Amino acid sequence: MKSKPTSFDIAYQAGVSQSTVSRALRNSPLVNEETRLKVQAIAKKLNYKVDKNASSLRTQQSATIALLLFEDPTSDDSLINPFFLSMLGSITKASASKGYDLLISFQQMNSDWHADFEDSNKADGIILLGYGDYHDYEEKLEHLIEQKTHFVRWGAEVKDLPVVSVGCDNFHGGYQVTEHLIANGRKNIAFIGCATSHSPEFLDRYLGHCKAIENHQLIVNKNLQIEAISTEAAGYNAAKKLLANDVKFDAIFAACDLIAIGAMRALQEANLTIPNDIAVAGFDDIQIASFTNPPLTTAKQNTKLAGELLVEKLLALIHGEQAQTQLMPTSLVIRKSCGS
Amino acid sequence: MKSKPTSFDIAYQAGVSQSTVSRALRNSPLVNEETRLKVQAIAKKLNYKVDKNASSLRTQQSATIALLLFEDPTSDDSLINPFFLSMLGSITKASASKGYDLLISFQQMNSDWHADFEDSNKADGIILLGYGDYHDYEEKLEHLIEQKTHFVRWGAEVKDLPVVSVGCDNFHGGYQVTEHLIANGRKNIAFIGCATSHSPEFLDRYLGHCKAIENHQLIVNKNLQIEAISTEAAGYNAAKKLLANDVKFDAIFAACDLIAIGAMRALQEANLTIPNDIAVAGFDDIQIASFTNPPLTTAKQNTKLAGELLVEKLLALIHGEQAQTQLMPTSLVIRKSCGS
DNA sequence: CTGAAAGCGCTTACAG
DNA sequence: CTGAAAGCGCTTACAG
Repeated sequence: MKSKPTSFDIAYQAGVSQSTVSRALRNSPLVNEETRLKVQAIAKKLNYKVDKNASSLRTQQSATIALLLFEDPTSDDSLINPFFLSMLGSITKASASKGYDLLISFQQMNSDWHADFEDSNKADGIILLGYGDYHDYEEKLEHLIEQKTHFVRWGAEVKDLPVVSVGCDNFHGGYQVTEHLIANGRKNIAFIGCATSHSPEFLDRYLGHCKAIENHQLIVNKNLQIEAISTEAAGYNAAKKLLANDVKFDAIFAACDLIAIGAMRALQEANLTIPNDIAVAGFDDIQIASFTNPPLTTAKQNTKLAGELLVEKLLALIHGEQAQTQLMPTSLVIRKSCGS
Repeated sequence: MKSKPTSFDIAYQAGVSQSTVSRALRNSPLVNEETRLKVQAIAKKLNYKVDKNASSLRTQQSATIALLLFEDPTSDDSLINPFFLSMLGSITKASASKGYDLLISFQQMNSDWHADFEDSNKADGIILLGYGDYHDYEEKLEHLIEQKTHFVRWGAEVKDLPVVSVGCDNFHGGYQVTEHLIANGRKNIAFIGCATSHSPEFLDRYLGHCKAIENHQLIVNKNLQIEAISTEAAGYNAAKKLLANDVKFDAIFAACDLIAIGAMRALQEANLTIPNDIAVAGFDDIQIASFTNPPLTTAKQNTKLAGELLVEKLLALIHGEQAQTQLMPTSLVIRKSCGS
C-alpha cells in the first residue's frame, strides 16, 4: 500500500519547487497560469489532497467547528430531543456551506468537559446546544470566556456575561400560545415545565404566558404550574400530578412538544378528550407534533434559520468581527389540539 | 490575548526537556513517576492541551472518524429521515466511548464527493450512511476501495465487493411483517417501496414479503407493488396510485415508516379506516411510529447496536484487523395499525 | 530514566 | 513569477 502523495511528489512531476506547488494549489495570483494548470492537473491525477493536519498546524486554523450537544443526565440516554436533532441537521448544512468541517460531541451536562476542542486546535470555535440545568451550564460558560474560546450558543439571552446567543423570543412565543388558548375560550391554563432560572427558556415562555393571562383580565394560578424537564416522561408525570392535585384546568401549555406529548398521554389515560375536555399546546414544532392525536398546536422555532445564524455569528467571531445576540420570532402553528 | 502554551512552556517550568514533557503527558513508562506528576500538574495549571494537528501530523493518525450521510437528492432538503438521525446519535456515542472524535458531513448522493476525509488525513476512517440510488452509490464504493480507504457502511450485504457492512436482516424482517399481516387475516397485501437493485434493503424486504405470501399458500400480485423512495411524500403518492389502480388490497406493507405515514394519510383522505379497511405496517420503528393514528406496527431496527457495531468494525479495520459484514435481527413491534 | 535531534507536510516571508 | 528556507508543535528513534 503506497503512501499518500505529498506536495513534493507533485513538485517533482511538474518540475517546479514545492513552494510553487503549494501556491498553485491555493490559487495564488503569484503563480503563472500555465504552471498552475499543470500543477493542478498532476495533483488531480495523483489524487492528491492537502494534508489537513499539516496545513492546520502551519496556519493555526483548522477550518473546523465543534458542535457540543449537552444532554440532561436525567433523561433516557438513548433519546435526543428531536428538536436538537433538527438543529444539528441545520448546523451541519450551514457549516458545510461555509467550507467548515463539523466535529460533533454529545456530553452530559454534569461531565467535566473543558471544551478542549479549541484548546487543542481541533476546532476554531464552538457551538453550544443543549438542555439541562442552566446553573451548571453557566460555570462552563465562564470557563470558556476565561479561555477566550470562540463560541456561540443556542438559548435565551445571557444578561451578565459577554456571550453571543441565538434563540427564540420565548416570552413572545409563550404569550402567543396562551393568547390563542384564551381566544379559544380557555380560562384555567396550566403550564408544564420548569419556570425558574434553572431553565431560562422555559421561564421566559412562562412569563409570556402569565403576561397574556393578565392582559386578558384573568388570574395566574401558581398551582397550575408544574415542574418538568424536556422529556415525554416528565410531561406525563407532571400531567398526572396536575390531575391528582384537584385544581380545575381546561388547558395545558407545555413548555416543549415532548412534554406536551407526555401530557396528552396522561390525559387520554384519564379518559379526557383533547381538546374538548382539555386543550393542549406545545412549543418547538418537532416533526412528531403533526402526528399526535389530535395534532398538536405549537409555537414553531425556525431551526433552519437558527442553524444558519449560529454558524454565521461564530464565523464572525472567529474572524475577529463583532456578533450580536439575536432572538428570532416564533410562529404559531395551529392544529387541532386547542380546538378549532 | 496570549497564545496557547506549548510543551516547551511546560518543559521550561518543570525544568526538564520537551521530550520528557511529551512522554510524561502520554504516560510513558519511560518517565520517572515524580517527574511525570510534576509535568502533569504544570500542564493542568497552564490549561495545556496537546495540539491535535501537530500530534496527528507526527503520528499520521487523527483519532477521528468521519460520518458521511447521504441524502436522496429528490427529497426535501430540510428533512433527514429520523431513522438516520437516530443512527447518528448512536454512532456519536459509540465513537466517543472509544476516544474518537466524529466529523460529520451530509452529502447529496449525486455530488462529486471523493471522500477526501481520509485522503486529507482528517479522519482515520469513514462510516457511510444514507439512502439514495444504490447504483450511484456503488461507484463511490469502488472508488473508496481503490483508494484503500478504511470504511464501513450501513446497509445490505454487498456481494461482489470487499466491503464491510452492518445492516438488518431485511429479508427476514420483511417476512415477519407480512406473516403478521397474514396472521391477522389479510390476503391481498400491497408493498410500497422500490423493489429493485436500486434499493437493495427494500428489495430484500420485498423478497421476504413475497416468501411469506408463498409460504402461506397465497399469491404474489405484481400489481400490488408500487415504487417509492424513503419519504412521507413518496408514500402518500404511492398509496394514491394504489387506490386509483382499482386492484383489491386489504393491507399495505410500507418499506419504511416514513412511507407508511404517507400511505396512512392517503388512506385516511380516502375515508378508509386503519386497520379495519386497510392494515398498514412499516419498517424501522422511528419515534413517530408510536404517535401515528393508529400507532404503527413495524419492524424495529436496533440503531443503538448498529452504531456500536459500525464503530467497532471500523476501528478494527483502522487497526489492521479483520472485520466481517454482520446482519442484525429485526423485531416486530406490534401496535394498532394491523388489527389486534 | 533523560535529552538532543530529526521529521511529519504544509505555508509563507524573504530574496531574487 | 519562482525557489530555498524556516517553522508550526508535536512524537520517537537514538545516544547516553
